[in-house]
Amino acid sequence: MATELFSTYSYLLDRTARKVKQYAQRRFNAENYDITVDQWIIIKRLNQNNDLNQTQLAEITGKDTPTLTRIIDILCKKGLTERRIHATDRRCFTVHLTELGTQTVAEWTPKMAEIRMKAWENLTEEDYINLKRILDTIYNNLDD
Amino acid sequence: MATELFSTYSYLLDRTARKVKQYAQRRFNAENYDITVDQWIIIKRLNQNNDLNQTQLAEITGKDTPTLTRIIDILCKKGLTERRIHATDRRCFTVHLTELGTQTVAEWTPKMAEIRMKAWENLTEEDYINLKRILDTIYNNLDD
DNA sequence: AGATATTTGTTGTCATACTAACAATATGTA
DNA sequence: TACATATTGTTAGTATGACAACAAATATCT
Repeated sequence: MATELFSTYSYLLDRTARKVKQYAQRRFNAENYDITVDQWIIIKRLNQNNDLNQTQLAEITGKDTPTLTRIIDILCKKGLTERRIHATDRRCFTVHLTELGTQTVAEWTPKMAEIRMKAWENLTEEDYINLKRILDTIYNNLDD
Repeated sequence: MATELFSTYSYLLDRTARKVKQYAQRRFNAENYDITVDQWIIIKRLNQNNDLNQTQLAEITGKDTPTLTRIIDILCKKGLTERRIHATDRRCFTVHLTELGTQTVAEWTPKMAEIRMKAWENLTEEDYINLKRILDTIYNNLDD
């Protein structure tokens, strides 16, 4: 396969990932909702798994632990999450949604689903399956 | 199409884009080559179009202008590029590779091609065509 | 039990993404 | 010509990503 034919995939990946994030961010901003997309990803995940420590939460959301520490700091300041001391391991915190955090996830989940649907216009389920397969393959090719 | 089926594409996009960048960065680091992937993108493009102003260069590489200003600042400090005053428009600079910049692009172009090939293992030309179509569709769906 | 290694979370540093605001310059128009 | 508007590049502020180094706590191993 010719090198130049696919020499641009990394550019396409990068700009598309940024566009998706940017679009969702603008929806948040448009409703004066003071949260970032990456913060959203965390609270959305906490709504499903409300008893993870920071390392687990970082792993499952694809963040590294310093990044997660800072996002959790911000979310706690905003009153959306809280750190709780782990029962048996004093190194850990488990992270939990507050009442406000739970409300926020409930309010924004349908809006985010709508945003995702918009991105997917003119594409099929087969496209999704192919996209997932291709991206997973690239990821695994480069994984240590 | 079920919402939950493709609710993860933005996560896949994001983590794959980061993995690709990270992999290339580690190759640079492993050879003690003091440059970032984003800086590479700029000098690679300058090697093809050596007479663009910053706005054009930002557009063509998918950067915004503040980001480009800083990357060019760094590249100039490293002696890889230089700003030249525009002949007729005193607001502009045109950006040019130095001799060192040209050498660097020549040296690293085959290595970067090899890195890209590695990412593409187990994938076909048809996969590339589909990936490009899907990513372009998403991009356009969300474009202003 | 005690030395050593690992895990967990934090902090610091640099680079990039995005937004807003700004100065200098160019352009369009009355 | 004079004024309003647009363009170009820069600076500042905030958030995130990647990496390195660190302290505290825990696990492992002899």
